[in-house]
Amino acid sequence: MDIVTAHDRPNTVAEAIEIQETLRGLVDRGDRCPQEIVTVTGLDVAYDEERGLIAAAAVTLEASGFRVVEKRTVVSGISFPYEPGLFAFRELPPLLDALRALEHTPDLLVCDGHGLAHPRRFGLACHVGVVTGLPAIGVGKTRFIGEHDEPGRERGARTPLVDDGEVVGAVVRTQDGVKPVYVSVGHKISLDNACRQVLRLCPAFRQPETTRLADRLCRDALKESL
DNA sequence: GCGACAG
DNA sequence: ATCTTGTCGC
Repeated sequence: MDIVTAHDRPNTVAEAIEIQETLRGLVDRGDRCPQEIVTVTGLDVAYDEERGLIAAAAVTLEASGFRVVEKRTVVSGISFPYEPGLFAFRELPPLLDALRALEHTPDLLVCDGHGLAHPRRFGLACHVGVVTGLPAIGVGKTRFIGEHDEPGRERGARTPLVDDGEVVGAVVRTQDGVKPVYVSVGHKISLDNACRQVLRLCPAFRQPETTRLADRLCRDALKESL
């Protein structure tokens, strides 16, 4: 797929924050998602701090049936240190390389990290969405910011994630009794629709099928690069 | 000043 | 993220 927008490569933390403050205004919180999502692409990365390598994976699935349509992985050098709130600058370069390698443009992107549920309302999912111009959802495994009540134990139960008086996401139980995931808007999709999509993508496990597949792929790519 | 802190 | 054994539960 084509990615027109160039991704900024900051050299300092201050520079990275400045970029986020600028790009945050480009996030589209409206529901621009196609009524019928046909394909969904999952994104994830794996690290090898020892060798300073990062592997990224982009895997596209049919929304109904979860059949794998396309998959790409890329291994490159780590270019930015881990900094809470700024890891989009670590993961975005390889993720975009993987996305660019895809032949077809998907209807939706699912990231393993937060979107608006971020200190400056511009987490990885927002960054990915803005740069690609595609609808994007952030699905985090742990809380980053915000407060929330515990959702009911049944699959589908959800409670709002609130930060500074603003609803920045939802805490969603994707399977009965499992630890909930943190869903937030990345770009061009409403929180409600994002939750619906995430639940649809979690037919049997806590995490979306897209994320599970991408996780395996980039992990394998890292091993095979030995 | 003291914790907390996505992956 | 990654390092890691056994172990509780279905």
